[in-house]
Amino acid sequence: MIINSNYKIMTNKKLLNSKLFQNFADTGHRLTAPRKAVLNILSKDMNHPTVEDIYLQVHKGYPSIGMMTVYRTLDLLVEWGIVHKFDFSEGKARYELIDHPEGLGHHHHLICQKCKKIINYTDFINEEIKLITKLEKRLEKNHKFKINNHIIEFYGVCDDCTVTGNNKSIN
Amino acid sequence: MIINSNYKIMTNKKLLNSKLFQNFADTGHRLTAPRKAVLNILSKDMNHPTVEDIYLQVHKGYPSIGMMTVYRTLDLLVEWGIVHKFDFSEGKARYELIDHPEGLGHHHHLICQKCKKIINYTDFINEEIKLITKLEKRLEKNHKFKINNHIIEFYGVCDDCTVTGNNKSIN
DNA sequence: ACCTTATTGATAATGATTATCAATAGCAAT
DNA sequence: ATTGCTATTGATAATCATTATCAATAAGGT
Repeated sequence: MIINSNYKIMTNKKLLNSKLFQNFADTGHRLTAPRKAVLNILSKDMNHPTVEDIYLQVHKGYPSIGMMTVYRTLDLLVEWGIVHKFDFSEGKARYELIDHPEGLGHHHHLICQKCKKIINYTDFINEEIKLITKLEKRLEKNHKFKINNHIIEFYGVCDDCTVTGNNKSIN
Repeated sequence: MIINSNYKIMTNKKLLNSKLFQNFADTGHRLTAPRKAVLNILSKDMNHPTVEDIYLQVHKGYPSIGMMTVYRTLDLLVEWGIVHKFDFSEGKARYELIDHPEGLGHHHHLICQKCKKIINYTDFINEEIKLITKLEKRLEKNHKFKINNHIIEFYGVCDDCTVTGNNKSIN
């Protein structure tokens, strides 16, 4: 077992000091190096990384980390409502910080059914938020359901696939 | 190999005669018994069945069907835009007719993050459709993206899990 | 009834995720 | 700082949904 003594977490101050992250410690959970490292990567990679993507990036600075720890850390972050787990029918999950401290902000996705490309969009986001907020209140009341998060996704065919007549998954 | 000679598809006329289904034959594809059977089950089961759910139901009337055929048929139906493939992070996919001929009609989902229960809702659907239609037009233009379908999902905690303080997946 | 070729289904292979369990390391108390 | 308790980690094996393969079968036009 090799521990890289040069290992240094490039802390993202904003994130690590955030209210959300501070709640980490409050419930008997421990602020371990692997957890900081995973959260740190998530705060930088807005490309809906998979578990493997995250593992590989964390591994650069922290070679002893195991895949299992990444899985478990992500599960925790999802459970705590810090991270959303997406499933775009690729056979593996993707992850994204819900309230990104300095990134895209609130956004949704267009998903190409042919090449599986995922396009972030923020068009029209204000009108949308107005409606969704109203809808959330109503749903919470009608269904006695505490809403934490929502997603809106449009499925279709992107320009590339229309132009090239792409008929297969680009993978 | 046993063929049940009493096998009889309980055809859902409305569905099998629908425009969508008629397009089946137009592209060189064949209208086989397994395909009719799968579509027939989908037209009855609005409970977001998994591949196994569908397989088991089809199997009752058509014992020689293989799981593979169900997978392949569903892929086709998804490709043709008749069926939507959902992934609620359970490790397996769920399927649903997009334009149900006699059922719920257009609806969306509340997903309990604790017990994984899926609640269909139609509240507020008119206001929603108005916004979504406007949004779709704009997105199609801005991103040169042909939209076929959309989903809106709210994640949170259902009443049962709030009341009982359920802390585990009910499974 | 025949022929062409799409479709089927049994089986094996893949690959993401989960289970297991001894070793390790936070962190609270001393 | 050191100790002790226990949450966490990570190597390995196990699980399970989905995909690949390929010979056998059947749809639909002729």
